[in-house]
Amino acid sequence: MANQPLFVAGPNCFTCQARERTEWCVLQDAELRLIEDGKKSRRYLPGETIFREGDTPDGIFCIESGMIGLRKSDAEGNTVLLNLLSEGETLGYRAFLADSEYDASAEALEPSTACFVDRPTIRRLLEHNPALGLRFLKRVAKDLGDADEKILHNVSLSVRARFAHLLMVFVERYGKLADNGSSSIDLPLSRQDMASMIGTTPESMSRTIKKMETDGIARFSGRTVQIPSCRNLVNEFDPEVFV
Amino acid sequence: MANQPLFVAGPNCFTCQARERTEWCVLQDAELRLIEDGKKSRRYLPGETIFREGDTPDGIFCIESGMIGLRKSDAEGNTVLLNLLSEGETLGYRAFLADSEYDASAEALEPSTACFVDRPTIRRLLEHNPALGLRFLKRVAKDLGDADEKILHNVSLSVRARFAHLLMVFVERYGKLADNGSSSIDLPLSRQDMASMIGTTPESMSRTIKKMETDGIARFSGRTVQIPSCRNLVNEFDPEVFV
DNA sequence: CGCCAGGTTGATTTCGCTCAAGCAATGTGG
DNA sequence: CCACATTGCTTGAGCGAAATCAACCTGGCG
Repeated sequence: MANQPLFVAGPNCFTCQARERTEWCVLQDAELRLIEDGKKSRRYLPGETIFREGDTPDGIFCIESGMIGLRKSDAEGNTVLLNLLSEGETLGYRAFLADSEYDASAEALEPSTACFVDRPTIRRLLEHNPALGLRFLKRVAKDLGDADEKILHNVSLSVRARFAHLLMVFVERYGKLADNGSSSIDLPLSRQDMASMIGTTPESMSRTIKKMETDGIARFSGRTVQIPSCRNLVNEFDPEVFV
Repeated sequence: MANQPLFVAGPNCFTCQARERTEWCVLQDAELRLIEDGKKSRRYLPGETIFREGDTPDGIFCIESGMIGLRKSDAEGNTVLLNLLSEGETLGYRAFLADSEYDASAEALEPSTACFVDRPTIRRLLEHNPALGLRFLKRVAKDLGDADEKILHNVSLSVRARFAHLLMVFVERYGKLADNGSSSIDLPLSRQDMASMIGTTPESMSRTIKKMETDGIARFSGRTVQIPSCRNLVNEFDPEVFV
């Protein structure tokens, strides 16, 4: 404790590996310096909220580490987890750029660190480098595509199929391929949160998991999942595959 | 037939009333001229498709008249109507701007006319007038917000509540307020298509309509609907209202 | 006239929600 | 160290909203 440095040489914009895969990859060194100088970094504990539905944004957030969930809820207390964001990803840009209020809340799902970049800085960056705006445009467009797909899935697929699809997304994002061709994942979410991502209840989630185990689609143990055959998994929601 | 002029003095970009309410309102006369000269106008019959899911966009469309529906479908033939677009609105910008394929099909729901503006023209406009890009950004952001709301609604509201919400949207968009405080609408869609907008079957749609009639929420006759009390209608999906 | 698409209605089934209880792991205060 | 609350997960029983299946009606249109 005593010999720990005051400031860890933690992620900064210049060394950030994830930056290459995000909107910020178009920035020049001088522009990065602008962010680096202006940003305010903060730690969040699991469950803590970064911003709340209805708030007015006055900047955007960039995740240094951890994982943030975007959650939307209605008057009755029903909630959906709309999106997961991790290291390097930008948070809260939608409402900020649209000049509107947040229409979802952001909450830390793990211990996380996020930087806040204020309005003037963003504005200057956007003016200075139009490519950045275009990047954001692409990002929102992609998110919109994902949302549309989710709408279709919710009305046309069963809970089980939707969960299979979610698992497949996790495999692609966090999965490790084993030597024997099977995949394994460390789930980034609790069962409750997974339930809330596919729009169902914890109870149904639990039953679905059990049934998929007995069917040999996946083996669950805590947050670790073994997928013997991705092909079978895909088949659960995309049965057009034959052979 | 014989004495019909070859070209009707139909809507053009300069006289278009709807333009003021769309992305294009930021354009100068010189820029409008660019579109006006480059656009290709075409008529579509009901049911005709403007573009199909999976196609690669090479421009965007602007609706002169009529109504276009954005429809997404999966392998099994399940479909959802995601969005309705009418006069002055832009179509196909999402995939175009994201530089990806269309992920939904567009089809005429009424006899419609739409202009096609090709990639080079759009590109020139975006470069010339950065405000246009920002407008599109706002538009996509709004659409994304709507999509997120729809996701929440689909999981937390009943078919009846979702339909009530859809009706309310129609009231705001196409409704006429009568002298006695009641509203009336001419539905822009068939029952099937309304069912497909709220993610249900025609059968359930039919039953829901019937039940709402007997409950005095609305009176249906063909495509005309009378809403005695919007308050009651809103109450169907947003029960937080008391008094 | 017969056909057909769009719509309604009825009977039946099913999926997933609700309610309720139990269980394991973790934490807390005495 | 134990009694206990708490939290996340699982399991069971029952119910209900909505899908499915199947007729049937209606109005337009060739």
